[in-house]
Amino acid sequence: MKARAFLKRTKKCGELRIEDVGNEVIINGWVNKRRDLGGLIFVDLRDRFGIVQVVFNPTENPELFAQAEKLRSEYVVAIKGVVGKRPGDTRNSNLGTGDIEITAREMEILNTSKTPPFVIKDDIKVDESLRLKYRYLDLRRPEMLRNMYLRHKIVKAVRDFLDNEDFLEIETPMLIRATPEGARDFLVPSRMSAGKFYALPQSPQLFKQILMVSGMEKYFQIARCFRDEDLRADRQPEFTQIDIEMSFVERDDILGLAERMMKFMFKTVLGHDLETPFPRLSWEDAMNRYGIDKPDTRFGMEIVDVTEIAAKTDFQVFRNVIEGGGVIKGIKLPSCAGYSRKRVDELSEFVKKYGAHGILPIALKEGGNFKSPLAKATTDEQKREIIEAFDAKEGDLIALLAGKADFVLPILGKLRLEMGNQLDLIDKSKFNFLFVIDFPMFHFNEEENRIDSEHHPFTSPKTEDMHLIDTDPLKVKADAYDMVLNGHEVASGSIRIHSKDLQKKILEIIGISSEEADQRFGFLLEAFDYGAPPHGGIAPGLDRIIAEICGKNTIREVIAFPKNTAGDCPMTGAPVEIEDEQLGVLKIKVKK
RNA sequence: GGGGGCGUGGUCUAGCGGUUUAGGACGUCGGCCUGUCACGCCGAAGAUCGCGGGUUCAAAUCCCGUCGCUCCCGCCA
Repeated sequence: MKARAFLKRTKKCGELRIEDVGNEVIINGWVNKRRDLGGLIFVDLRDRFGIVQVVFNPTENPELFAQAEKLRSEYVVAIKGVVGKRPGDTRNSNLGTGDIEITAREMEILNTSKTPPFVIKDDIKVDESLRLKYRYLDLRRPEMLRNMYLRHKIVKAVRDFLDNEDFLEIETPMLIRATPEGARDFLVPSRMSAGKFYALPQSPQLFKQILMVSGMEKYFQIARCFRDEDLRADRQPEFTQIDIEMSFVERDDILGLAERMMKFMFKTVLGHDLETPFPRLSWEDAMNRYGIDKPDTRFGMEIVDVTEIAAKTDFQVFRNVIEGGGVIKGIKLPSCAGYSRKRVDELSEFVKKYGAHGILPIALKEGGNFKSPLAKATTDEQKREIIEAFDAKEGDLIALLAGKADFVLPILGKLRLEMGNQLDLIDKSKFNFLFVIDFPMFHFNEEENRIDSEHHPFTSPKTEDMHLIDTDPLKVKADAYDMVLNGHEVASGSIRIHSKDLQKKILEIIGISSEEADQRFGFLLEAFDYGAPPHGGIAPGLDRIIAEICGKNTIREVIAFPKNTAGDCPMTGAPVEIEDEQLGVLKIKVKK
């Protein structure tokens, strides 16, 4: 019997410093790199806390040296040795432990390793699917360790902050009732009630509202949410929300809380001071200025309306559009007047993807030359007015689009983002937060020919718009808001309805009859009968915020085991087909 | 549901009708090397060019299909 299982570490690799010189230590870790000089072997040993250099010298211990020759990358070893100051000028300033090294006295190989399919280090160029298949190796990379570390710190900051603000963390069920509206549900068959299904929550929305009726007053949850929709770089079938709900509050109470939370998070995790309050922008202004409800304000290039000027010109296309109730709007592309015909055509191709006919370019050439298909149809005065409207100067290119405002604006918004990226106008070091407020309550669903909720059916209309609900519902603004960071929607919330009558009326407007409402949301409506307090909440998307803090383009980089864009897990192979026997218990038959 | 891009040793890639016995870098293996840390030097192994079909005297290269990955549109109350 060995006296001990293995040489257990007394120190972590990354924490050793010059102060430890002279001490005998035991370290455990993975072989990051072996450098065999023939008569001397260096091994970089890596654990979660960093890397330290170990030296094997044959004159001191030939047997141990022979053992070190067998080491390979990713072997797991325990090394006992003496910490020493590195000799002469062999200090390595790239390493936190670069002042010292460990002279090995004893070694135990705890496990061997196959050669990994990719090198365990930062800045590797490897196909992502391979990284996901071998995620356990990928996570060993310092960069991924750091992402997981920051994720932990962020979640801890959230818990500390909300605890300090008197919030209660409460878990809500994962197996819940399916809701046909909104995103598609992931379904879970019930064995005990064969033929019936649970759904996984798209969000804990109704439960957190019920918790307000329950008198919890301040609730939060680090909540996993599930949506069975097609994926994107920043969309996973399961993701995490910081789900928050409060009673006896108005919109600004919640925005203020969200602001303080982000400020605390950025300060504790990054040491970064966020400027508060975050700018508030109405949905209407956001659309008019940026063509999108989640503007990236790290660069300008705002949308300019020249409808009035265009109406005065002899340009027939413009006049027709304006007479038909349309608008002429555009953006200024700084220093792009030199674009070739081909480059300008590419801009048109870009907007054609979204259904526009193409852009109308105005290039401001040297000497005040107004180069555009518009030139002949406009007076010098009109040209001057257009240039003034865009605050343009020689060398700029203006891209105009004509059509209905709600058609033109989103396309210009996309063009703005595309060109902001192409022209490298975005300062990547910035964290630009803002709130978009006063969203429309409803929008008209052309396909289904009915009115839909813009946010969700439990959102309260703004009090000043209550009177429009019966007469002109599409004009009603909701007490809903989004928090936007660098052009990403990172939180969404609203003040909720807490009156049964109003709730039923809103459901009716979106086509859910009183009977249907009772059947599907009866528990909520009934709860409203028992003293529901005014309440509201917000749900920041944890993954996106972390990705932004870590400077990553995809949330996959900050999730330990993400799915690929097909919704598969490359490591485990999920989802898989299920044996008939297992399906039989559930009384389920799969159609072939 | 639709569109774009990519698929070449373990990894990243070059080649894009014949000069290819498919080139390079990293990694791997072996040899030499006592101060390396992107160690160095010498040598070696390692690829049905995703898969199937077609065009052609000739296909990694062109065409069609298919699979995989990825990005976008729709979708995501």
